[in-house]
Amino acid sequence: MKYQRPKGTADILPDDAKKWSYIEETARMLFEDYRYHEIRTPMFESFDVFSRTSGDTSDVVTKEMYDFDDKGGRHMSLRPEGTAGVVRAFVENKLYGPEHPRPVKVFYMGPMFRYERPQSGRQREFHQIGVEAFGSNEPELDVEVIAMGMDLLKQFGLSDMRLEINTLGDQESRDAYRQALIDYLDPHFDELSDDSKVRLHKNPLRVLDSKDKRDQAIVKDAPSILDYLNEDSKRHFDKVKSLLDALNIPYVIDPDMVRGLDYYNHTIFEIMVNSKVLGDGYTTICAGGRYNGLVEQLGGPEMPGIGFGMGMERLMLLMEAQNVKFPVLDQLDAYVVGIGEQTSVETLRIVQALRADGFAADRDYLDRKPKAQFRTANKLNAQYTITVGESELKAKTANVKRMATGKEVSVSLNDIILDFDDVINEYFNDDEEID
RNA sequence: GCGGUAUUGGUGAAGUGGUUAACACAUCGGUUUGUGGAUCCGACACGCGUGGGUUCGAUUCCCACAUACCGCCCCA
Repeated sequence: MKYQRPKGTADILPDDAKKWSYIEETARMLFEDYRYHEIRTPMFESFDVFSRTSGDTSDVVTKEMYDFDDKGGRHMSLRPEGTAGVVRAFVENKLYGPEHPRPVKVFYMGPMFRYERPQSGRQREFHQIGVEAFGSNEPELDVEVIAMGMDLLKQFGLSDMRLEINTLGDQESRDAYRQALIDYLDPHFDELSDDSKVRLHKNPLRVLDSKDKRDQAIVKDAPSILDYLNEDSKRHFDKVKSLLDALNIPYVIDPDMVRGLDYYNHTIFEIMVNSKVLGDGYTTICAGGRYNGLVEQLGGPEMPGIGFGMGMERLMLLMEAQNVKFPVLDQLDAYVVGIGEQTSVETLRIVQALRADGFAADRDYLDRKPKAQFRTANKLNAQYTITVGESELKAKTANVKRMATGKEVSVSLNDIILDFDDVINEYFNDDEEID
């Protein structure tokens, strides 16, 4: 094989692309209902946009960035996630200005890139659907975003979902907790896994997330972030919980939940789905949280924000695993069969007329025999065939046949071209509808 | 970045150190030549991921590389 797609990328072929479109359209409609509007930002940004926001010690920045120097010597990176670019655009285009009603609510969907080892549902080029809302620090907005994520997954027909939430508190709470955690973990330093030894000083919260069994045993008795929240942070989180209750959205509090990206604070959440396709048990399909301070970090005013991201590849896998039906519209109304070279012009005219009239129509382009053309019409599940041969051509007629019943009638070409709907109603009206 | 498994035609796959690489599906053609979904018949890998090596000879053995999948890391 001379050329193959780059490692960790995928060709989305027409059958799959239909499913992708369905997902994208469904998401668009739902987001518009929530009054979120689409924003499109570049697929690459200055490297700093991501490194500053995600955190210099995050794995994304240290080993997963698809970065390169362009011909002008600028250090660029393909976007590894959606939020940083959106925030950059928000600041650069001054969407924080008074003429934009707050909160400013946007959504995006598109490819993201991370240089890592591909696995099921994890590729180097992958796609995310995400939302961001700026300009309100009210817990009501947190809950709207969470509810919208749940709503979306429900629209996609997923079941067996679980919402997990946690809070990282504000800076003050987080700093206090960070110190408490270090104080707790330091005496156990030698017992920690090698990974966690490194984490401890770079980003101690990550130790909580360790999959290592020994680490987990130690972490089990570690102090909880929930005990280190200051008044504001606690009030915010309590409100989020009570609002979720009010909306009858069940949730689980996971005080060990952390984030791979450093910019989060206050509410963070993950929506998980129980499925084997992405590994055992519940795995995360949608994750997000609040990131007050991020706008400022990228040079904007003080402006709170919150959002989530959802992996489309994973979503597809889950939907397929749960046998979700994709409503795919792929009906061929009429297949025009031409018999003999002389008919080719007329059949082309007919398909064009049908298409102009809003029908999905096709014909043969391989100069094949009638039998083969009918076979094709049948395979494509054409509702009708319209056959034109030499004699029909002379008589200015065509044979219209309803494939499901086999009923065939001779109709004037003019009638077909002028109004095929009429022809169907006149000759096939009493037939049973078969779709 | 580390470890494991795999790689045969459009697809699913069988198979062997040495004449013609099973079988099935799909596709195309035919079954008296202007009509579908059935049956029957026929065609369909100048080649067994790529590049080296061992050998008289390799698709089959060895090495490297590529890609896929799984685990770790991390995450969507």
